[in-house]
Amino acid sequence: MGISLDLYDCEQPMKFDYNPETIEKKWQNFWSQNKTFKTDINTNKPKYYVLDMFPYPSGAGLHVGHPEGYTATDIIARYKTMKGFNVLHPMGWDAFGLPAERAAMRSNQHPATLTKANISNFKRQIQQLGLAYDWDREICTSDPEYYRWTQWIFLKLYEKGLAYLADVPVNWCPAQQTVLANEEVVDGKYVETGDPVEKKVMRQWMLKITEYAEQLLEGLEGLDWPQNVKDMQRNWIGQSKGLLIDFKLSEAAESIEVFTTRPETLMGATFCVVAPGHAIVQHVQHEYKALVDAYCKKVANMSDRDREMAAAKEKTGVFTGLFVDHPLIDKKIPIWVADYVKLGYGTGAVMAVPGHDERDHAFAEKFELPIIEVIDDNNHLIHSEGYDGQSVEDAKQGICNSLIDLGIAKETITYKLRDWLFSRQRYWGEPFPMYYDDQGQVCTVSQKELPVVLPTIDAFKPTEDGEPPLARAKDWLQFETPDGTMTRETNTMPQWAGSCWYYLRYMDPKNSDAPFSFEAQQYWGQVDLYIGGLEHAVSHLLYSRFWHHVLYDCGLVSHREPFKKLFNQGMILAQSYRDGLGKYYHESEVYEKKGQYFSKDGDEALTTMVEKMSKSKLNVVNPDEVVSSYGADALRLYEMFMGPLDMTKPWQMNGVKGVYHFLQRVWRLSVDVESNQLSEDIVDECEPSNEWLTALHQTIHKVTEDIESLKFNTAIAQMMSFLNLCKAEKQIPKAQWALFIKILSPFAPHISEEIWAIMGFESSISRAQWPSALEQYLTSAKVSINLCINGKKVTTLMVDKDISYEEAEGMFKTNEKISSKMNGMHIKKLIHVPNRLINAICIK
RNA sequence: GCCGGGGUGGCGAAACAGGUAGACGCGCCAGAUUCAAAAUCUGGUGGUGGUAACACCGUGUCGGUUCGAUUCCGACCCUCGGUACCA
Repeated sequence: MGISLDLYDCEQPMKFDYNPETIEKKWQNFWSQNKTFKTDINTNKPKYYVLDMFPYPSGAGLHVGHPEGYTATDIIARYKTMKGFNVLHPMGWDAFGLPAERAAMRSNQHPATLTKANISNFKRQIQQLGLAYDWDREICTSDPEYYRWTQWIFLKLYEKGLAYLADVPVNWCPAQQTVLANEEVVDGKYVETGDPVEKKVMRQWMLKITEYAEQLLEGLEGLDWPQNVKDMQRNWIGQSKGLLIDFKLSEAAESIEVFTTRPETLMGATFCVVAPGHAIVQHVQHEYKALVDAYCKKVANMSDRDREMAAAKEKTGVFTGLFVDHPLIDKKIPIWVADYVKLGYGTGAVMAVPGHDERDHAFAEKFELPIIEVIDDNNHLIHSEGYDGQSVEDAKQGICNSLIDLGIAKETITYKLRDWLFSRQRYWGEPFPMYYDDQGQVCTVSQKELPVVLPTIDAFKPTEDGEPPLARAKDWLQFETPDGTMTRETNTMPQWAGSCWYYLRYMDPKNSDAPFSFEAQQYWGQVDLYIGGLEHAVSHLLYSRFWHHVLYDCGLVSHREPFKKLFNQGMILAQSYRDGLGKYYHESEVYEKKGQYFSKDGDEALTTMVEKMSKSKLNVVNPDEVVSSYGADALRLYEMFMGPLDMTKPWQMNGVKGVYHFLQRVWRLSVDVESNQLSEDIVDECEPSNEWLTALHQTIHKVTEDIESLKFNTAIAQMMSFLNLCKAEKQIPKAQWALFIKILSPFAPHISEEIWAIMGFESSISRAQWPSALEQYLTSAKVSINLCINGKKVTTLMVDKDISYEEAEGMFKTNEKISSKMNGMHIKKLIHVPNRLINAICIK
């Protein structure tokens, strides 16, 4: 044994060469044993709260897209710590959700068991990336100690009248035996499985998010969020200001109320359209009744999506036989019922102005209804008796006023936003803290009795009579009180519930008296930086803002908005390979020949695409394989080096080599690979070249700036350039080299810790102070300027900074290269852009 | 359709406030080292022409503003993401 070991050593002369596997394990253990990243309230330091959108721990594990955002926040967390901030940087699990429940149904294991296994895999994968999380603050939404407070907040919502029961048509998926959210249904199918979805009226818990529409809209103003996300939320809330106008039925006392944003087009209204199901439909008589009823019935059976798709292609509708009187002129207007008008928006009725509304226009053309233009090209009214010639603005005012004076109209604001359907007929979610008495009246579980723990049941599927799975828990379902037999709510909350407030729990995760203490909340305040994917631009970010606003109104939090700055990381794409039949091949099943890819099994030519990573496309890149070949530091570095954080970028395994190489060279420059001691070239005393010192300080400066603006790719490029420059130095002063290792450390913490230790520093580099660049090296005395003739660069010159126009002119005229290009031309005009260029306009 | 990104070498990408492209990395080529290969190191590398100095062309397309445009303006094409009759 001894002999072979010696032999081994002989064959591996560089036995202390860069070895990420050993040093990364070493430092991960060190951090966890020393609780290096543990945070507590410390009023002596400014706080900084940097948050990742916590993951849903799926069975598939992490892919290479997850660490992108995690690395970015980690760099910020480590950087801010070194800058003297008290940093909160937590991680947890959004653990309730349908996939675990479906897996449970298939394998007949408890979802909690599966979730636990998934979490431990996720945690292992995340921990091997060396992220500076305070794991003592780890939370899990499916933990009763967590969802106890989710239930508690729900009770707050209920107390404030923001939660109510309603019979609403919902997306019922027979195959899954469950109700789906709108965002889960595409083309009448469940997005996850493709199972068909139909409409079914059910009793559901709803949250009155519409009551906060105005506030949620206003709150966006002051947020440092990407413009597009704000726009998307504004669109979703969909505020529109307009007029409600009564149109009286010609032959009955009733009237219909329509909503319009363009009252100035009133004279162009040639018909009205009501949504199927509108109350006025009851007044339809005689020969029209059967047709209208049949139409309404047909539409009611369609899913929202199908209905929209169909209506977008071709307008459908039927005449009701009813007429209304035009409110201002002597004219009868027919009422039609059509599915392009929706019951849930406005009043479910519109005055159709085919001259100025595309949808109305298409409808009018199809059914040969009159089309009147009432506004000309100059934005003045025509064909509008009494208002002809007025500007749109004036006419709008005038028409509004006269309708309001007549008492048949009022100004109003409507929202596209609808109340939030908040219950699911599923097992794996938070039980509602609600029950019903024997009269069917709703009762709340008292706060002391929380949590209502999810009961254990025999199968995770609905009961035979279509009740939610929780109805299977017979012993749990009912309980006796002096007032009689009580029956618990069997719906559970949607997955969004837990993620609505998790960022608050991180502030005080162990609190057993409250979701979080007021003090903790007051100290940590808003999330200073929140990084996650764009897919949550509306849903999660709007729902959690809503809850936060409510908590604010309850006096539980001191800021109205939870997330001060938001940043969306771009998606990471990967190359996929497909044959003529559309069958996908894994990278390991293909080979490359002259830039063309072929399948190994049949030598078939394959087409390649760069697309979203997905299991079905066999192009998912697992971070584990990257870590095992190149180490976590290289993975982190590559994730950040690929390109700008917010862009979608293709994954290229070869690219990892480049950053690995960089780390290796940093290592070899720092460490004597024979002895594992500090390299002999890193010395206490020496005089580095001025170029080197300048580059060092410029690097410190650039890296600092780039971290602040989340431009990690160029920060890394700068460090690489600096390293390239180090080759020219025979010796490097230790004190200065330490500065470089410090600025590298947020990006590549393991190697930096190891080199730091080898340099003889005793405490973790994460506790070191961030260096600042010396001003004297940031400004140089010489600059290079271009000399141009007629806008074309002729030569580049190094000159003193800030030379005068006269000096520049002289320099230009005496320059040999310039003279040789003049060919008898003379200078008409000379442009001198200080420190940039001198350009002469020359003519013959 | 609408809204928002994005089109720059063989590839991922740089370029401050308009200042005269392609930083950094991958790949490729050549050399060193090696019995050889891998690894490593050194140099080169936008295209076309030329031994070369050099010349011309080059940031999706067409046009405009400017001494000067990847950057500003207008029209269009392609691509990715979001969204969907919102009255």
